[in-house]
Order: sequence, then C-alpha cells, then structure tokens
Amino acid sequence: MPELPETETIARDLHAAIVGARIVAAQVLRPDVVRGVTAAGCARRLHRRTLQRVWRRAKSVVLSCDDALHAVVTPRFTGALILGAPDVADAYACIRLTLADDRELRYTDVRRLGTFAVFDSAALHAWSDALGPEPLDPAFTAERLSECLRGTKRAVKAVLMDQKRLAGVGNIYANESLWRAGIRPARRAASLTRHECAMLHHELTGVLREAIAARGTSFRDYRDAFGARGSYAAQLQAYGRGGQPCTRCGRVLKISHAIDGRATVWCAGCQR
DNA sequence: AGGGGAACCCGTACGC
DNA sequence: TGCGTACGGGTTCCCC
Repeated sequence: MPELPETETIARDLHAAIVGARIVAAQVLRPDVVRGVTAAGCARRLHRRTLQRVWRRAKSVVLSCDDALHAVVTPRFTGALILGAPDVADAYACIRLTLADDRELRYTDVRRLGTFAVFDSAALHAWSDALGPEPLDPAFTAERLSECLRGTKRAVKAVLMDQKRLAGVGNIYANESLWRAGIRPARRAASLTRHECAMLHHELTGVLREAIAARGTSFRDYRDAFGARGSYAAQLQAYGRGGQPCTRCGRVLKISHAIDGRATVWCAGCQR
C-alpha cells in the first residue's frame, strides 16, 4: 500500500539510477494493468524512448520520457517497480522495460490492482489537475490544509484520504497524523479549529517527512525499487496497533471500520 | 453532496 | 491433504 513516502522513495531512487537510460525493448505481459492506451500502444510508445525524469505525484511514480510521454505507475497494494538484472522467473511481471545497459525496469504486481498508464502532456496535466495539493509542497501551509477541510460534513480522516482534496495520504498516514495531532478521526473536517488545523498540518508533514527518511512503511507488501523494505513500520503509533495500549496515555487503542469501510485506529483517551 | 455497495485482483487464512 | 470460501484494500463508478 504505497502512499506518498513509499512512492517518493521509489521515484528518488529511480531518478538517481536511470535518468538518461534508453528503453531498447518494451514488453507488456499483463495487459489488464495498462491504462490510457492499449497494451500494444503502451509497448510501442515506450520503445526507444529515453527516461528524462522520474518523480512522484500523489501515490504515483511518473516516468517522464522525451517527446512529452509519461508513464504514470500506481502500485496500489502489491505493485512494485523493480530495477535490476532481468528476472525471467518473476511470474508476476506485468511490464518489462529493457534498458540499453542490459538492466531491466519491471512493473510487477501479484494482485494487479495497480495500474500503468501512458499519457501525453495534455493527459498528464488533466490527471494531475484533478488531484489535490501536495502536502510537502512549501506552498502547502496550515491555511491551505484548512481550505482542504472546509465545506464538507465528512469525517476528517475521510477528507485527508480524498485524493481530490489532498494528494498522497492513505490509511496509514491519515491514522498516524490524527493520532499525533490528538484529533479524533470521526470529527467532522469542517469542525477543526484554526489551532487544530495548525497542529494537524505540523503532524501530517512531520510524519510524511519522517517516513520518507525511513524509506517508507513495509507493513506487508511494499518494496522499494531494489526490492528492499522500508523501516517506518517500527515507528507507527496508531496504524496496526488496535487493541494495544496508546504509547501516549496507556488507554487501549480502538479500531473500527465505520469511516469509508477502512480500518481506523484511535485513542479515545487522548484524541479529541 | 455524500453514503453504500460492487467491481477490480489473487494470495493468504481458515473451516471442514 | 485438499477443496471451498471469506477477506483485504484504494479507486472508480453507479445508485439512492
């Protein structure tokens, strides 16, 4: 379940490792992960391109080639972008990009709920424009967060995870930031005070930065571009700790699926 | 506007 | 050992 810190880790590593690399062969083995073009179109368009920039938007890794061609990779639960020697034994390989130096960039995904979209510049902008602001953008202030939370009756946790309102935050970091800020996940987003918005902004950006520093959370499936795990799971205070004592006040953490049907963990003792 | 449910996937866990 | 079934989890889409 790669969210912002995990996809950021993948994008940074890949950018450092493959900018300038030329794709000499593109093979689509699992057409059902392809979006935006047909499987044949995906292979044809990526063939003979050179990778110019690898970056992140929301929970997706963007491989930008020359001629304004972009592959937007969204790993969801079990997807991974793996860079290394060609691995013909990978039964879950969906797309293989062979690079001129004989390395392979492979999109592999056991459950195939992840997607590999190929966009031109116009489609890329249309996709990006439909997403909310990036929480780690310097322009994303507490006031901007307050605007994201305004004008809705929904629970604050559901709004944090709404990609149209705020990009890149999923279940793990929504739970963590609300625990850190001492705010109950079920609170109406619009009910947060100015002070609470400032607290939440501080904790949300803080947890995302710390998770990037730890190379992400490998709770179950997440692997980076070299197949390694991230280490932030050891620092989680809420996510995955339902039924265990709160590390701040000692009360047993609650767990429920009442918000958007997803696991929400919180402390009834110190989250208000 | 927003809540509910289905669909998309298949490995894992569990019941019998 | 093996077979059948429930489950998970973000997003999209459809219905209410």
